[in-house]
Amino acid sequence: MGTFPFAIVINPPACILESSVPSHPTIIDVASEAGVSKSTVSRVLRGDGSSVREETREKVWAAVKRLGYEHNAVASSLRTNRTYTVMLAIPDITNPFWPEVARGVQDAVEEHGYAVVLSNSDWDVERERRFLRLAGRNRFDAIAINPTGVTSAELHATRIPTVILGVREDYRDFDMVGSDSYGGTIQALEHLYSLGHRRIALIRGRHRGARGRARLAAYEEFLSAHDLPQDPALSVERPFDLAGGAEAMRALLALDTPPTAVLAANDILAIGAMQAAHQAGLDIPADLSIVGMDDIYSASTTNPPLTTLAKAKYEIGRQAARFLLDRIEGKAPDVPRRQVIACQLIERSSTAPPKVTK
Amino acid sequence: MGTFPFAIVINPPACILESSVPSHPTIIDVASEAGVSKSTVSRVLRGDGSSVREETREKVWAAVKRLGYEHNAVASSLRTNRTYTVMLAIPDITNPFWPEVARGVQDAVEEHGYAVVLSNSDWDVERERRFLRLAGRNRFDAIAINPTGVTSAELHATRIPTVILGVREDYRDFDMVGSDSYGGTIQALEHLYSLGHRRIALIRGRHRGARGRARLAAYEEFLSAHDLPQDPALSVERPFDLAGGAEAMRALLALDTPPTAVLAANDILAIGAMQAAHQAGLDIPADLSIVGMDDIYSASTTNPPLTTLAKAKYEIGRQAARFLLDRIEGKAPDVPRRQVIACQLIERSSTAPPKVTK
DNA sequence: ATCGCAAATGGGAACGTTCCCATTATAGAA
DNA sequence: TTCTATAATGGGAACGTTCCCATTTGCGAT
Repeated sequence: MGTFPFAIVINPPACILESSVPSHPTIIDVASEAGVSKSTVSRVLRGDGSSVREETREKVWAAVKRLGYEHNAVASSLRTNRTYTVMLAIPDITNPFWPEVARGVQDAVEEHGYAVVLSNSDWDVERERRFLRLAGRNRFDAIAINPTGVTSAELHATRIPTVILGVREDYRDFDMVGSDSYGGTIQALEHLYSLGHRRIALIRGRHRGARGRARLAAYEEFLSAHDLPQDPALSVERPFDLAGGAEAMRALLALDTPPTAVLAANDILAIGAMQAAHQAGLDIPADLSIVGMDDIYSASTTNPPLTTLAKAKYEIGRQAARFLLDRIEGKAPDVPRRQVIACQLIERSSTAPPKVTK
Repeated sequence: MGTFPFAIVINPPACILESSVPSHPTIIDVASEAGVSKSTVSRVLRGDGSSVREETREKVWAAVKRLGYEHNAVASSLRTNRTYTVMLAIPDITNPFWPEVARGVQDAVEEHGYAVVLSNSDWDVERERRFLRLAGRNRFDAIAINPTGVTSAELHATRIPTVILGVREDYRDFDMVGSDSYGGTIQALEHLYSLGHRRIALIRGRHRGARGRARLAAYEEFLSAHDLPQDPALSVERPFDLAGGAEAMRALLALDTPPTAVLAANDILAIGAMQAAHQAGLDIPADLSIVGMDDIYSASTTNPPLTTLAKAKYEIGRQAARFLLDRIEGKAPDVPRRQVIACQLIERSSTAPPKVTK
């Protein structure tokens, strides 16, 4: 991104940026202003149920207003050991999947007065580790993470309540919330089957982790449930990007009898596949049906719009936050919880019955 | 998003989540472990240039390792009045424009040991105000914001160094970094002109702020520079979403002499317009050229891929962070700075010479 | 040996809260 | 009126650093 020319324009308006300042008044200033003790001010400010006369309460608030007092969360944290801050660590903020999750986390957590620190590792494990250390140093109250390299042990070592985003067998003793890739895959395949497709390909993304495996398992399960032949050529694996999807599609089209429908492990692959199919002169969905997964924004803007398996991204974020919050408050059971959220098939226009060419 | 059915699966693995804990050792524990004073430990830990014997230094580090000491940033902040935290406040994290900016901010800021707190207001002013208060309470060191409703005065009131994301005349006494919408618009229009288009429409997004205005101004400037007629029907304004773009397009196509080319104020509008044009049976780019703005991910996945005016999103984030960092360190001039980054035209396949129908 | 000076280290106060416990005001019962 | 129980308030310690200043140590010059 360094290719952009810069144009610097310094404009000199007649104004000064910083006025010299009476720095933050403290609770003690408020106390003497209101003619009470700092303890009382603290009580009023925290607004806990402790008894303080209505009259005093008003005096304190008046003093707060008059002085423009602003609570110091740092000092408070030092004493209480609570920062009301949650770390959200994800591998790639640029992937449209995550911002939606982030929004869910933030919305939920905010209702309880927490803030979210966003950490984007860009798939760099070392960076992910740094984030963990950051969370420790800053005494964050909780961590929500989609781990890319950091181990279960490292997460434990932070001693911070943690929830895993995504269903991952290798982090089994943490709370976990993800979507039901297995069930979703079956659902998508059944959709294609019910349209009449019998020769259905699977394009998987290349990555470790259970996700791809869940899909493959579901695929095989589906085939055998319907007494369909297990043709290994119909299951291809490529890197998780547009080019990977396109390449996979070309490989499938080169087959003696190409599939009439394709399920891709995510929308990016699906869109790549669609592009390749178009280039090969195919009409979608007449000649070929394509189903994606995730329902990222782009899925609705392709031509034709992509039929896809939507994941409850926002809901995943919210639920993860809920898990964290009650762990923080000690309201969680001692045993890890796991929530698997069902996917939802969004039928758009990239699927149709196969052409009867016989 | 509440429409998803839930499937709760509690799995009870034989393991305990929390072990009862020797809570965090402090600098004092380290001191006595190493047989030195806490002052010395602090000196070593901070690693400033102050003189401490190499041997002592090693003793301290050894003790740190042995005890598993972890620096307490909260206590440190209380004393130093620095939190090494920056707030990034944006209106809509779901808009693919912002994550890229966020990545830029984070990358730059992280190099200096800062963390970023992400605040997504969802266009809610009240929420935006809450974020400002949060920044104050938590003594964040800086704020990067694309303001949606919060006034310049309110920003000043935080007393926190602030940079405005985007070029906005109504916040002139802050540092500011954005892209050159005016120049970019001209650039895009010239592109269409040079292809041979003479009847070019502008689809603007409905929103206050200078952005739309810069584009309109550029549009009018362009028309008069080329002695093209100012046809008010060719400049339409709609909400900033797919539907808005589609509606705008339909309005344009309903004209007696529709435009041969369209420039949309952002990619979302452009894609909406493209969908409407397709529905009307037009072939893009043969019958109609379309140019978008921003270069969001979807722009590359449409069919045909969208020609668009790329903004240096990542670079905007980085530069904003740089502005902030040197304000924090007091290295910035007393006068607000402003950086306007040029746009770059990405020619894909949604533009072509107009059909010669005469 | 002694002195002087810089380098190395130590001790305490401060940052602004919250928490605990002690003290004082208030009101109801005797 | 006195006593008692409770409500309301106050005072100090603690949280874990950093910063300032004082003290000690080391070492070369005398």
